[in-house]
Amino acid sequence: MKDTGLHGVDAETRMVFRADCPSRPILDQIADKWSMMVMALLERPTRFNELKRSLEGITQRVLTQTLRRLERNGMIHRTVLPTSPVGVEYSLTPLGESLREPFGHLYDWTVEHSEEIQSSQRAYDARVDA
Amino acid sequence: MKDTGLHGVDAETRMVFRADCPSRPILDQIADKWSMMVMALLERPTRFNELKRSLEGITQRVLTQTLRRLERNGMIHRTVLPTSPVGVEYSLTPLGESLREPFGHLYDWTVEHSEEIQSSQRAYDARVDA
DNA sequence: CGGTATCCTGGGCGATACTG
DNA sequence: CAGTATCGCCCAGGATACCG
Repeated sequence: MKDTGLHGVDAETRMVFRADCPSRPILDQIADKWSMMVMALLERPTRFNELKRSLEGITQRVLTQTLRRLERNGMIHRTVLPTSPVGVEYSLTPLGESLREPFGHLYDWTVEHSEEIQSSQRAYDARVDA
Repeated sequence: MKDTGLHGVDAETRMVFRADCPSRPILDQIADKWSMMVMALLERPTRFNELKRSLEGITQRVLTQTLRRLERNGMIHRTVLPTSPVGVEYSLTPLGESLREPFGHLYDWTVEHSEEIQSSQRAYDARVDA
């Protein structure tokens, strides 16, 4: 079923991203930048406000939503610390840990190719503006 | 700078996703489900309407936007075929080709773990509804 | 065939205030 | 500290029509 590492193509019919493809709903849930960044930061257990400080530009509301979704999908675990005032610590589950590898490859790719992409954007914009 | 395959953490200060982190704008551009699916389908050069048929649920408008963005970022190339009526073929650039590998790992991961995720969702929902 | 152009609506998100 | 609650805006995206 794999051939080049992506979805397969069988002999006659192309494998397509039909509504019932199992990857569809999952990509819906995890393929967004904040989720990826949160997962990246959770190398170690981390408190809510530390995450917020690390994710410049995110609002409390969106961070909460992102964390809840990741928790629902089994990627992270939420631990309430018996401190006063209450503290909450987020950590990766084994499932979430296993996702860090593919995410890591993608992150590394973005860093490696950021110059090339920016230069492509400039070239495209120059073409369009003209 | 790499340690576990994601962004590094140095001795004292945590590396964070500040606004000037080069990965931020790139994740904004490519970390969305339609972009990932289009890249997956472009194993071979493909016509606009064939892409549209393969991406059940996408609208023409959104597919066009997705393709333009990928083109601007240097991932795909747009070729107008000298046919009548006009045909347009989309194909991967070398840069886009290089992105298929990390995307492929992620796609494979979603397929491998779809059951586990769904079961986690059910457990979470049961917990919340109660 | 492969797109624009235009209109319109829902809900995603920011801002703010409040709480255990 | 780590959230919920509420309001209001804006614009991403659907629907439809038209075009080279």
